[in-house]
Amino acid sequence: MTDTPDDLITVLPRLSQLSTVLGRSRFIERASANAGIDLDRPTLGILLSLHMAGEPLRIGEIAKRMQVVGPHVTRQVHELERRGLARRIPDPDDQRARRVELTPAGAEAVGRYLQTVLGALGDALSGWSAEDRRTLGRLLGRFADDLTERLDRFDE
Amino acid sequence: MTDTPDDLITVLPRLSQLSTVLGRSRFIERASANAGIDLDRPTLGILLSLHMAGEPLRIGEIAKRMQVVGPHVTRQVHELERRGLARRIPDPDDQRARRVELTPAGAEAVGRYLQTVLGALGDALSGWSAEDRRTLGRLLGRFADDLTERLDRFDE
DNA sequence: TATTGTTATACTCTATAACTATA
DNA sequence: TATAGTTATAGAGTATAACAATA
Repeated sequence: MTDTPDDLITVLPRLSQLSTVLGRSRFIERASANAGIDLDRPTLGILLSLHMAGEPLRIGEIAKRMQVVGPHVTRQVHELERRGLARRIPDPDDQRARRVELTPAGAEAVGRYLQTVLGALGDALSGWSAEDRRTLGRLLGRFADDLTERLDRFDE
Repeated sequence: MTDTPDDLITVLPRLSQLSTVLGRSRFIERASANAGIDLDRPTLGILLSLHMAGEPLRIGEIAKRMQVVGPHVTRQVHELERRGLARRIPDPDDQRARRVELTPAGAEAVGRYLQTVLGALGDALSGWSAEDRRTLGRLLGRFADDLTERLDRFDE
């Protein structure tokens, strides 16, 4: 543990503010409705994971990427299957496992959803200079990594 | 809605990563145990609100600052009273209202807790230059404000 | 014997609704 | 009639435990 300069204590309320606004606003659900689907945050998270991966993922892999636990993913995937947005296919390499892939409808929906989310994010940053945007991206990425690593060690 | 430059899509996973690590890690609870208390996140949030305010706050004011709803605060304050960390006092200006204040034990506990949290945050940023730290603080604050405002408007 | 996924259950956090007391 | 707070209840999100099938 090092010394605690004054600038740190100003970051703390900001982090809590960000965490609140991201975790509790109805923005995600609203954007989902805009995309013509009507899903909650966790199922959208799975859709995004599959979209960003660009290939079918195993249940355990999705859970790892979302930093949640297996059974949680199982239930959400059932919901996505019920809606025709994803499907489970056999894993050719391992008969125990299944791979989850987007259906065409799911791929289309996640595209529309992303457009809305990125649009709102772009609006939030519309008053920013290009340089400040780049700097934010760089520092935010580094910060997220450093904080994740530090808190993981804290958790042992 | 404006265009969506490429740098935005790199920010998105970072935000989700930050949100996850802040919201789900056991760090808060661990830091609380370090401080000799053993509280969950919402009650610690109330303790922090009272500490930062530096004066007794009404239930409704705490709820507004934490961006939660009244009944939630009521229950957490009961828990804090039960543990002797806070107490409710009459509001001299309004017989309907109560003000919540830290007890000496509560003030001491929140001090120890803050020390642990800021220590970990300082460790996470220990490899950073002073300038990058200042810049992070500045951009993070602006970002939190802009995003909060944009999402509030999105929610109507 | 270890691992993948599933089913069933429980816990944490927050919200909504109905109510009491005071303004 | 409106406001501050409380009580009771419900919901979303995630975790743990016990189990099945395959490696």
